[in-house]
Amino acid sequence: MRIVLGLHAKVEESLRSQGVRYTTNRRALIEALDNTPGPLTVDELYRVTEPRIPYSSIYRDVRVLTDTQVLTLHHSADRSNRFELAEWLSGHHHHLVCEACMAISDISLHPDSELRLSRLAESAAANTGYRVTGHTLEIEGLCPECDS
Amino acid sequence: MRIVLGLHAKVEESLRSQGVRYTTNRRALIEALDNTPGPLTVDELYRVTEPRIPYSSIYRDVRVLTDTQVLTLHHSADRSNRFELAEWLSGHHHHLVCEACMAISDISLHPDSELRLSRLAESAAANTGYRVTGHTLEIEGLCPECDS
DNA sequence: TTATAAATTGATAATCATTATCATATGCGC
DNA sequence: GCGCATATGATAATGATTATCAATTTATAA
Repeated sequence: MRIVLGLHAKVEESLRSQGVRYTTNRRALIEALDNTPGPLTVDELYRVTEPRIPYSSIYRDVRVLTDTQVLTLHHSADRSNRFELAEWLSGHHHHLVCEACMAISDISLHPDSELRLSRLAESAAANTGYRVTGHTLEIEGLCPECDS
Repeated sequence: MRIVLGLHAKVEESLRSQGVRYTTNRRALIEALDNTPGPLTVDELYRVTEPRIPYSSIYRDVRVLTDTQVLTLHHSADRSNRFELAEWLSGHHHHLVCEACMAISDISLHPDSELRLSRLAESAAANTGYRVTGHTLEIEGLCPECDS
């Protein structure tokens, strides 16, 4: 079971070192993202936090937390942006997306697979002049509920 | 060199079979997407087509072409949607994204790599209950111009 | 060849997601 | 305790997209 106190302490220290406060609202947003598998939209963050955080505060806070590299923006299949904990907090992972209900969940690869994926990405870009810094794999399919 | 007439003939037949016309505007949009490596936003489509196609027509046409599976919506790192030819027209491929200038280009893997990626995606999802239908790999890095 | 119906078009209004602004509140450091 | 910087919540503004509508175009049937 995740040591949640460790997570908040890490976030607070990171923010403090960048002159940014770890306020009550921000802590609640981090908590919500930690408690949910998969990235969340601003509207989902609004609906899962109690007491309610105003939209203007959520939009500003996710921007602040993204700029400070606590969160990562995940570009989603709909018009909304989605946010998730940065990988230094939640670990490297990929996404599993249901094509029917659009549910998104995190998925981690076995370390051997992850290594093979990294090498595959490097070799794929070898002739392009790009210096590879990372990769994102999105696996599409039908979740158990939609695969009837 | 791509036999472009073949492309338009394929698109026209596919649309006709779905009761949709292959109009001059739509042909121009397909042409623009075929001539550009990487997916395009509506604004980019507006700027590369001559004569100009009004925004309302572009928005409606990319919607029609996406619904008819001629185009695919690519969720992008900015707020704009991006569109590209569906894989049955342009082949299975992945994307290379520059983290500095946000340029996106198509990239194909060696068939061996593609097979290994498919198997990796299948095995990664093996314990999730998902029925895997596809995958998308996005490789991030710095393009030659930005990697100075 | 003509008429009709359906699809398409372009301009513009409306909507939605996000950002900007502003007055006020809060909290930290001295 | 004070001052200053940061944060806040409400609301206005912006940008991307969708909806609406009158007019046009095109395909089909007679």
